[in-house]
Amino acid sequence: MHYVMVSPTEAGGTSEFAFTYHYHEPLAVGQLVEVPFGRRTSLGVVTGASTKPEFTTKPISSLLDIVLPTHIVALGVWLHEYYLASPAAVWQTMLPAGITRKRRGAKPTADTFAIEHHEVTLTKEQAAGLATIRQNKHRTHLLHGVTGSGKTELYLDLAREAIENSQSVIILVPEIALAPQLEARFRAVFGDIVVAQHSRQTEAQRHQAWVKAFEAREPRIIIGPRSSLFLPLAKVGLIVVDEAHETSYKQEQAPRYQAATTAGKLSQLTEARLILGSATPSLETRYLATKGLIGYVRLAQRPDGLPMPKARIIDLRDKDLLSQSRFISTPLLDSLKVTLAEKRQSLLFINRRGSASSQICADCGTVNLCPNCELPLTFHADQMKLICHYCNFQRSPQATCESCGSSGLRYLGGGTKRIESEITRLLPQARLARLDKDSATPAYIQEVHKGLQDHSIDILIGTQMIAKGLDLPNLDLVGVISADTMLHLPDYTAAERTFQLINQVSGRAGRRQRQGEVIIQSYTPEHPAIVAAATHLEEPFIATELETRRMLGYPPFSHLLKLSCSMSTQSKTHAKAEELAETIRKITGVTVLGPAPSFLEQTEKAFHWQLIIKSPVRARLIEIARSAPSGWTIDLDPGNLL
DNA sequence: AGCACGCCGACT
DNA sequence: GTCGGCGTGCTC
Repeated sequence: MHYVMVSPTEAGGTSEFAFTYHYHEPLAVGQLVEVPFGRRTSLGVVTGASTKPEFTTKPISSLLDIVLPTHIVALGVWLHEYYLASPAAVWQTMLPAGITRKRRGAKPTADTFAIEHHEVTLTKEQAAGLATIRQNKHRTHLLHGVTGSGKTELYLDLAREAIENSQSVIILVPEIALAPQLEARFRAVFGDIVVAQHSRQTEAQRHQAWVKAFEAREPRIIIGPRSSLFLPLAKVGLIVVDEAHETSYKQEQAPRYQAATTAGKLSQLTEARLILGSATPSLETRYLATKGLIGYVRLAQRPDGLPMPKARIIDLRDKDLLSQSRFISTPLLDSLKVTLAEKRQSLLFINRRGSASSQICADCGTVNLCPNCELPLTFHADQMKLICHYCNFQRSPQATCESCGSSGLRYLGGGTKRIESEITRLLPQARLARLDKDSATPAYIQEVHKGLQDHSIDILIGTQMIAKGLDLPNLDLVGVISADTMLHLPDYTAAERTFQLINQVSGRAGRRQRQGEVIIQSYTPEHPAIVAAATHLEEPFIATELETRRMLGYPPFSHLLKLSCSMSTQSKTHAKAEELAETIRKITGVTVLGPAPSFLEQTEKAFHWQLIIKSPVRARLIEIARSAPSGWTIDLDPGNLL
């Protein structure tokens, strides 16, 4: 009799990943099987051989016609150990739903691939970067390239090399918006071996893509979201994580994995080269490069020889500059006028939804809060309503302050809608478009893109979603309405994110023929994050930011664990959190922050509390997470502390 | 994830 | 006395 470890795909516990079963013949790692589990049967993955245990084992019921690549099995085991995810969470993410269903007619397609060697001349800098990567001193490289520096050229070259070695390529992209452009570039060179994935695919499409990857006899180039890492490709030669600093690479549901980190593990398992591409790498990644743990390639110039856009910071505390509008300073307005007169395009970036932020009392400073979430309500002028962006509570704005009775209520800050009406008033001849979460349907995004391309739009007003990926030849001017909004979030990454965001949105200005102009409005114009983004002198900011992290014991100098729980009443939740915090505080070598109500303390019928645990030793955090009572949500390397 | 086990409140 | 609430813990 042969004993094997099998990980049941329906096992929900985090303590055991695989259980011992027996079978009449030896089984390969990755073999899919059916096993009895509890009082039902479950699909299972053979993770390794075992010996006869103390307890009596159950037999494997049957074998399926699928053997997963061993690196996929190893990656599953790793996800369980590194993020403390249950087998159910791991396999639901790694395997397509309905894998047991009969596979219909997905014959191995004989994709012919004739790689077209149409010569792309690389710049000196690009060629040098490529040479560094090809020296293979490191398996992983940080490709630190300013927006428009041509990181894609390097991806294409490295992909060609992998394909010629019959190895597949995985390219991760953070958002659907970026994928089509990249896909087009790759398809032009590699044709049908390029496979695009996206998170909006149906179960059936995902299943089909999975089967295609499994049965592919030729190497593929996969362009897709973080889950593309788990496609069962036979050989992987190159993994690219584009815009590797993007926060969307962290999955918010179990398994709560970070895609760049997971890509690192996959590259180790497959010996694939890993490229982390970014214009604004995270401090963690920069730190690894500085320490020489990963390679570093810098692309500081744009291939077209264009200088970086010229940036100006406008001090909003100077009231003279706000004489024509409360939100648009005179210098910004002047630049908008010039750009418009030259028949060029502008982009106005607002880091907020709605028409205004909070309704604030000018006399006592009281802000209107949501009665459920205790977070500021956002004013929507078109509906004349105050809306909570977290629980969707709505009510009409009041005439007098609830706290002091004053009638001096004001709206603070301007959202996209407010800015839109300001611009309409100030520049009535300009053709406007507004793009934010409230207005963005795929069809509308398409329409706006078209309008920008054929220049039927002069000024685009938008939130985060316009900060990335837009490549517009006629865009000269970028205005950041308020650079501070993100700076005051209660999170240790606030400054870094502000820097990244301003950098990214600035990068939209002046591609192709002209040098762009960026105008950054701020109430704290001397803040290092804002100065660094404006001057392109990032080293001093990075250095001081790293020093702060070192002193406060935040990543990259420690690891973080976020434990959260939700219960029906405020007091119950608080008590439970306090009890666990007390227990953990007794453990040496770790720091406990909190417990505190979550940023979104109450949603629907539950109260959320959380505690943050810091430790330089990640294994210590795993121990703590393992010993947490049931009911607690475990998030290792949380993307934020909100 | 399901699904049992087990220990307290509302009922016959 | 019993029925059932869901908090807790196990599944080889």
